[in-house]
Amino acid sequence: MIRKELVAASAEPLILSLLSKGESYGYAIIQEVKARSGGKLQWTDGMLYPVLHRMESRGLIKSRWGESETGRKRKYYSLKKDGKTAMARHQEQWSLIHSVLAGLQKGQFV
Amino acid sequence: MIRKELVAASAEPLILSLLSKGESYGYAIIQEVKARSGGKLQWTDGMLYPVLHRMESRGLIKSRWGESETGRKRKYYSLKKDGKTAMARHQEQWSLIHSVLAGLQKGQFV
DNA sequence: CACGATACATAGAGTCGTTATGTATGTCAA
DNA sequence: TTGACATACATAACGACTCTATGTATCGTG
Repeated sequence: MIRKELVAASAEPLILSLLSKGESYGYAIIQEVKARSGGKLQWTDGMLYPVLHRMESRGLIKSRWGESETGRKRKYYSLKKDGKTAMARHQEQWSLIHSVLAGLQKGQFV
Repeated sequence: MIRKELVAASAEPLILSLLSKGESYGYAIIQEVKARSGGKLQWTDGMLYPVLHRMESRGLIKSRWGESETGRKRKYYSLKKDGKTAMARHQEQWSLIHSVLAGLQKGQFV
């Protein structure tokens, strides 16, 4: 089980990166994150949907209602311009923390 | 300014890694994190002290009151056994998220 | 002697994941 | 046909956590 704080910190960067490869919808995002993490990241829908709603209200992503081949309704999300900017910022910040942590483990400064 | 969620997720791993190099105290931890991040990570004491208290109550670290050369009181923290275990777990989880993110970003340019 | 740096502590407000619950449809086997 | 399971979205209550503000106290320096 991944720590709650780490889930919170990684959710938005992961969603943005996923959507940068093309539009997707909630359920599929959960499946893809699980697959890409070897089953270790198991997001719940109760966690994901509020995140998507917040990101949409902040203008990072936009949504449209669509249908699957079988006629089931889906809400497809895609990146907006601000979302791409946010994604770049996230990557910078992750790199920073990661290098500080790596430096500590090796006894080096950034 | 680093995102709040990322601060929350990185605080405990950073503190554990710092203390694994030797005991330290609140104020010095803030300074060292700032130095090691090139000034980009600026923790506040209002954020750090509760984190230290929680980590101590969970048995990850222990504290002792000491004095500086000038006689000022300091609360020195050091790693306990559980803290070393927790540090290893944090490193695993960070590596996982980092590799998933890296995989997504790499695929984005293919 | 005033000011900034050092040093620790806590309360209130706001945010976020977790867990639980609700609604609804499609697939497949007994 | 019926039951179980996967698909698909949504929200509320709860607890945990950071941020901001505030308080206390000491030390060095001009």
